[in-house]
Amino acid sequence: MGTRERIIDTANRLFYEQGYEQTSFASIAQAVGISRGNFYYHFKTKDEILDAVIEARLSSTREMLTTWSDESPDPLERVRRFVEIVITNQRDIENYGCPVGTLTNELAKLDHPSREHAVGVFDVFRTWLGGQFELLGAPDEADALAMHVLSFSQGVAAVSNAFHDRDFVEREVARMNTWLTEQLRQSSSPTR
Amino acid sequence: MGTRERIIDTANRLFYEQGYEQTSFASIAQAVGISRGNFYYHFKTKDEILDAVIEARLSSTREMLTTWSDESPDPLERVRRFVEIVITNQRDIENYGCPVGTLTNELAKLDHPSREHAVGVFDVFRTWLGGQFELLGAPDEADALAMHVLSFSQGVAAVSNAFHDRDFVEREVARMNTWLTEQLRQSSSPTR
DNA sequence: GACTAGGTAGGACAATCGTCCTAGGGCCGT
DNA sequence: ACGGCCCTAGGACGATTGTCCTACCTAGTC
Repeated sequence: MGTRERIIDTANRLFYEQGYEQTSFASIAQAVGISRGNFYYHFKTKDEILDAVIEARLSSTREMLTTWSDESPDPLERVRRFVEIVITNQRDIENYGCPVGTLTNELAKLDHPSREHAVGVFDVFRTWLGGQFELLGAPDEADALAMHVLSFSQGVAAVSNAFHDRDFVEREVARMNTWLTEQLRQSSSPTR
Repeated sequence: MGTRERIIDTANRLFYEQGYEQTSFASIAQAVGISRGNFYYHFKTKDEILDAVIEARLSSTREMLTTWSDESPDPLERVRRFVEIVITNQRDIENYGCPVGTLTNELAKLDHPSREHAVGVFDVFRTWLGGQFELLGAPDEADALAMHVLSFSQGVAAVSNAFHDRDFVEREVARMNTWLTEQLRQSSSPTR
């Protein structure tokens, strides 16, 4: 793996664990094991690294969702897999929160020009989730359902980060899974 | 209002709008209209201001909830009032997110000793919401319901901050309000 | 063996950070 | 009029920030 990729990879992790503003050039360079001068050869400004990290998150997210689509034939199973992210990544979320939500919010507070770029990761999830709900026979409310699931994951991540309560996370996931079942029962077979 | 109170008030606002780490001594002093030296007379370290701000948030939150309890005789109405915070404070949330959740998460990323202190604000809401659900005849699941409502508000705040979508917020509030109604119908009158 | 180009190292730069110190201003009781 | 005390102003401090510059090293080509 080339130096540039190693920088992006390390910055990605540090931005998540410490926040963007709190992570300095020096700390990234030290973590990668290169000098600050070499660093400057690859990225001129901190914003350049940020955009590269966001781009990396965008493509890795798209790749993950494509894998999910390949592995699970049932759209409902795919959505459940998204819902259960808060369990899969429980340890990281307890320590650092949701990578997407926390970065987006930090950039909003900084009034940073790359905020919308970061929101793009949310958009990838939103579009993908909406696609699943369309496949499940709810074309009219697909986007609204996608937003609701997105909101669920953000809420659970924030509360999990605050309280470190694993029972809470599992309760909420179970609640969301039963909600999904009955929601789609209503949508796909309109009884009225 | 004395200088100390004005400092806390300004720091409270700036911590919310810009984040704790990003807000400097100098910027607070400038916003208050005093010199940095005078600042140091009132607060020795930045952590001292943070703790004072958290303490102010704790007491103002408690005061708000007490007012709600006084104004609304029906516990369900009180909970709805909490749910609708995401509409009441819509503009701020779109720009800066939830004050409680974003500060807690930032302190978590900084591994800051005052993180648990900040979580205390969550605890105030949690306990109050739990109390309302107990009054509504759901003693066993009161805390779980409180956590669920807390999670709702965090999720809506995060997504609202990312997308600035007011229709989404109103949809989610409506959804939560109907959920509250049917949830309590089940709890208070067990049909089985 | 000379030359070029991509990559690396280390330090300089001004600005800003949190922290701390000292001098002075304004009001008090006497 | 005077001494004492709460409050304020302004600057000094070492460290760190993002940014930038220059010298060097190594590999490959003629």
